[in-house]
Amino acid sequence: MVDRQSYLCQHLFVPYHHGNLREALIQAGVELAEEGGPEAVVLRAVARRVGVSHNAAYRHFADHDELRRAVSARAMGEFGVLMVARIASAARGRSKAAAWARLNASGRAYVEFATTRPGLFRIAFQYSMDEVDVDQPHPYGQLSQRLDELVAVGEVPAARRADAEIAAWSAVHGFSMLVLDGPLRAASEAERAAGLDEVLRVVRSGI
Amino acid sequence: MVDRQSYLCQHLFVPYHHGNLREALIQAGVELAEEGGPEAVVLRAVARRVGVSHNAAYRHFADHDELRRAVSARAMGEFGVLMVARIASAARGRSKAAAWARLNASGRAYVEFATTRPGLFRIAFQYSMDEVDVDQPHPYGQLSQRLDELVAVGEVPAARRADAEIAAWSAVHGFSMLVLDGPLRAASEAERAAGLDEVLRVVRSGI
DNA sequence: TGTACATCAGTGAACGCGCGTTCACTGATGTAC
DNA sequence: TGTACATCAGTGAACGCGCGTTCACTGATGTAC
Repeated sequence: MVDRQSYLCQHLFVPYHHGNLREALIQAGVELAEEGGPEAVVLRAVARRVGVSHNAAYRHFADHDELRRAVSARAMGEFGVLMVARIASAARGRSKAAAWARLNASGRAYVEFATTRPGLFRIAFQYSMDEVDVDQPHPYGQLSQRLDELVAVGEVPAARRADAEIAAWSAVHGFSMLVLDGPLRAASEAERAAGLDEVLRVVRSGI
Repeated sequence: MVDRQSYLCQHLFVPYHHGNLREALIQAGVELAEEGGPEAVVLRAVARRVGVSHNAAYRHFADHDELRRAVSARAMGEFGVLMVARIASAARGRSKAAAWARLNASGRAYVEFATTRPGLFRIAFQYSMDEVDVDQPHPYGQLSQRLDELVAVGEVPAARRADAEIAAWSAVHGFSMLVLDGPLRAASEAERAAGLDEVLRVVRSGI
């Protein structure tokens, strides 16, 4: 269940009083962020989309900023959900190969989320990690677990773990940004794929 | 010479007619971006800072967007200038060690610019690479030349050059973003330095 | 089960703000004679 | 060298806009009796 009776439940009229307006507003904010980036998450626009007067939002959020933070947290949550799904379907088991496959999958999922849902990716990072959806997997946590596995399996020296995490993350985050805003924006799908392969190869050989 | 007689040349009154207002506006835009990020580069605020009526800007820029693009190009130019300076003072000569030292220096300069002048870093990337200050060194170009050197010196296989460039850039760009917006925001100077060392080490060993 | 009432989620009008942009203007500059 | 004038860089007032926020309100909900 997502909203004010599923946010006018795709045109079912719900006249009054909490079909869970808070959820509906967050969901609408997520959609606006996807369509127009973080700046599009405007209090009045969010209320408009749900079909509610803009003051209604003040029953559920102290102000505009609180609403944006809630949307940011939700975006981070969806990011985490995608990563978990991709990792789960990549490999099972405790073999070295499986651990590497899962690290690779998490890197690819990272780039996938950034490039297919750039508005959410941006707003998720706008409030850094301040706001987090409790009980939802966090992308950072997922990456961190992959490195724990690699240490457990003897593929990464424990002493190097912390820095390896930073290096791995830098690489996939940077690659994502280069595709979104940088010189890879104009690159073909094939070029991007090759670039990502190389980035992952460098990370693997380096850590 | 930077502006409308050096933008009211630090309080010297220049009453009328071009002390190079265009330059003054760009310079003021750069300062605003440094202080408040890309969103702070507001047409009226820029004119206000120069001490000129806001309509005056329309003599030099078609609209707000053109002004912002000019500021973005200037920011990219200053980014390039810093990189050139750091590379030049890192190492000379055609040895393998010197080529690596220059690549390292360009990576460090990249992170230095991003973290010490985040507002400029952000606005530079906001307009991607569309706008470029002609005759000013471009950060991408600098990195590219470092890889050319490494190929020339036999340290990087020519076939791997293009992808190596992407990997190197992803790493330093991502690390910068992690420091600005990510989990390294709260890290100490020492932790950041260690992280950057590791990132550069991974890049070097990977390419 | 039926009524009285407190609660509180939503409404609609209004506010003040800063923005980008347009308009008719003014007056300094620099050229032609 | 001195004057007449076209140019055009800058002014100041005004516009319409969407924004965040506040206000007094309304009316559905759910509880107490």
